[in-house]
Amino acid sequence: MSLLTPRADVGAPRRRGRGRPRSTVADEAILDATRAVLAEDGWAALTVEGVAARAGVAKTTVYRRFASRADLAVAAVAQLVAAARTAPGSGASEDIRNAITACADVYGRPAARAAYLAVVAEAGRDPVLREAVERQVIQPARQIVADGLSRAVERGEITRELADARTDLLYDVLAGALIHRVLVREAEVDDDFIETLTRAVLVALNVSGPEPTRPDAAPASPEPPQRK
Amino acid sequence: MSLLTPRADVGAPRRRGRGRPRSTVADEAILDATRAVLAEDGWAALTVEGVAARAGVAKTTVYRRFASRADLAVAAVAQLVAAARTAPGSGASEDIRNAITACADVYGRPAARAAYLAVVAEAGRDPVLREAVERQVIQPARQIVADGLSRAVERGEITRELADARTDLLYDVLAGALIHRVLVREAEVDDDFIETLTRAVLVALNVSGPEPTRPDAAPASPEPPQRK
DNA sequence: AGAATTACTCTACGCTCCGTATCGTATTTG
DNA sequence: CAAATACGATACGGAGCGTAGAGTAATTCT
Repeated sequence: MSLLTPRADVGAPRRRGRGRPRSTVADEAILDATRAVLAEDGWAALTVEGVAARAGVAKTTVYRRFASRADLAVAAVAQLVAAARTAPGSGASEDIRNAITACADVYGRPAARAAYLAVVAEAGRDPVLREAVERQVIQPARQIVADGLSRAVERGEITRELADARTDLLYDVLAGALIHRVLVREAEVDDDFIETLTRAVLVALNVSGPEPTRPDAAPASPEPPQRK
Repeated sequence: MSLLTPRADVGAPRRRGRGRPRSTVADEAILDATRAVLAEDGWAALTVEGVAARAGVAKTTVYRRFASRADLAVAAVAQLVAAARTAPGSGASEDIRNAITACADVYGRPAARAAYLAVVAEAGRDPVLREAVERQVIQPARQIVADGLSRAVERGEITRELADARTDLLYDVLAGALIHRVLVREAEVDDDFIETLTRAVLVALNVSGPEPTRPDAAPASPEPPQRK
């Protein structure tokens, strides 16, 4: 529905045209209001009218930017995801720990908690929304994993080949486990969880090589690099 | 919302009272219609009125059974989950593979695809719905993992202690990875994914014991049981 | 400076669906 | 047969959707 309405991404560089420019104040107010509503009353309470009222903005102003409340939520969540950058650690172990805590932090925020799953679910049927989620939420998160693996390659901890072959799986496991724990089961992300998951991932990365032909062809690292 | 309306679970044994009993035909028709709508048009199109019309039933008849469309979807999905039983395999490796394919099959069904995430998201704010999801969807799935680990204990592949300590984590990793791949990323569950995830889990289970004190205290299985 | 262009607020509209209530009818138990 | 309960049908007020129109404000091109 509403496929042909020409909305622009808020974050994207806006073409400087002729007439009155979009109000960046309204941009901020709308997304802030969206996050506030999501955090306070959840996804079910997120309405365009409510957001507009809370942002002190006309309903049409919201519709000029976002095609639906799902679109609205994507943008609000995407800002959170974009803000979640992880500092490179001293090794794969630390990198993974950092990535886990960073993601847990993002998913744990009230606005993200209320919106993430609902938005992803909504994207299942709307190709336009799907594309937005893919580009603004999924890809940035995947990139965090890919960057971590690249650093591991540079340190000689794993081969480039293995890193490329395992990026998607590692992303599924890390993000999936976190989402499942935080958003689906609503359980706590404690130190034990982080530590055990980190070690499991490290072990799996080193041992389960892509080819079962050669049983123990450790590619570049002749000894396990971690042992705190 | 609607906390005090006395609805019964459809699957639950219904108290045989005085008056006219609930029509089991209507029960089936409603859930079938729910799945059909979800599969064809997705979560956004799921309305109580639509389901009632499709099931050939009055709207009040639906509301007598379910408090909301989310409730409706939970019941529809719960039937799918309940139907997903895995046959015990010959070893941990096969058990894990079976569990993965079984879960992937459930999540991959159109009705579940459209409903699972949305329902879980909706449950985040509604305690009643949350309880239903916990009992009818989350716990049954966790039980599959727990059963698999119990069989591994009986076979002497791992210790009971380790199995208990790792049930939740394993559940988060397996279910999370699958949900993330199938529902969030909408990627394919191919043989490579299943095989690599299976091997990674096996390796992690055997090696990353709870205590890093003794580097190689393989509990009961002196050699890796898998090698296809 | 003036014209053109675009965004803003405000109001209003038809629409769909929600969740409840009411009414008369059907089915089962005591 | 009487009580109790479920059923189908219909109607209702309310909320929110998504669009449209009219008037005002801001910015750029000529």
